[in-house]
Amino acid sequence: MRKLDTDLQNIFMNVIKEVKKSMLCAIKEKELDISPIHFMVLKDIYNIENCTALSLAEKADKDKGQITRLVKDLISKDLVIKEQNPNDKRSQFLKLTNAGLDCYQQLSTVHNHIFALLSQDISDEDLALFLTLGDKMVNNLKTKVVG
Amino acid sequence: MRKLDTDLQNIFMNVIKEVKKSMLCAIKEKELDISPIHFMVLKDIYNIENCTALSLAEKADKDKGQITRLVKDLISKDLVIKEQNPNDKRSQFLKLTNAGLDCYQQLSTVHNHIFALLSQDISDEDLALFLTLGDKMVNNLKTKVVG
DNA sequence: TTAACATAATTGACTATGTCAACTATACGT
DNA sequence: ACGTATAGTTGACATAGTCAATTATGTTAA
Repeated sequence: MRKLDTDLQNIFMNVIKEVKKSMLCAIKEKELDISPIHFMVLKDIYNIENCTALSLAEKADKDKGQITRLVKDLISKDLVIKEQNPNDKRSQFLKLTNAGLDCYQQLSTVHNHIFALLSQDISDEDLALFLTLGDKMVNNLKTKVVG
Repeated sequence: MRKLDTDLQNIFMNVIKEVKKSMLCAIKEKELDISPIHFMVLKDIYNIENCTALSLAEKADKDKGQITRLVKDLISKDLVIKEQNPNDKRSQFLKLTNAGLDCYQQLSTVHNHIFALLSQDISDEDLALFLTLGDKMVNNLKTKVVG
């Protein structure tokens, strides 16, 4: 008899840990001077249209201050630039530079490989069910009554 | 069409984040002066027979130094005590004190509730498949050829 | 139109977690 | 007895997340 809380938590934690480890390894191999979370930020900037610090914070569910600092790092490495938002002087649009795009794409390839590896020998059907159940779990937790 | 790497990663990260948040909240409510990872250590000490720092590090897949410090915290809060290992002067057995056991049990209840909540409305069959697939994913990553 | 409130971003101070390498003491194999 | 392995500790640091206060700008409504 498996112990639900322990077994599930182990699965989630182990996957995250292995993915992070693999990404770190790829980053080092490619001599890209960033951390895994910087990659996630690059990815969100790439995917979000007219991305601002705020949309980044919402998408990644992170603290605004943390985003400010992560973006600052990326700007100092010339991977990201800020452009004035013409409609609101308080905010700026974040864009990838060419170097940032290149960095993102290199790591995105690796990231995709990791998840292809992770899901090898799992049928499309099972994988779809897994995603559905996973979404349900996230939802169950997020809509809980108490903290 | 869903994007495998993004969607899966979001599920794993969101579950971990929500669980951690809920545990932190419970810890504060109960005025237990520890962090979520201390709870995990208490749990492992509770479950591992003749638990030592090393078995803790292996079970939790953590750095030995980190274990030393976490255990030191728990000892300073009188939740854990060390006992000489009669067979090896280099190592000590770790045991929960009564306060440690009480703390562990309180939080274990909460932890179980969180995972019961997470899995509500999911059939035993689906849950079993989820665990099987999850184990497979972890295994796929851990047995990969390159780092 | 301006006072009150809301929002975007930044900053400081902090906690929590993870990593690496050097070191001490003890154990083990030959 | 010697060299090597192991258990645990420590220092220094890297990475990630949290909270509160602040600045600048925007919005609303009396």
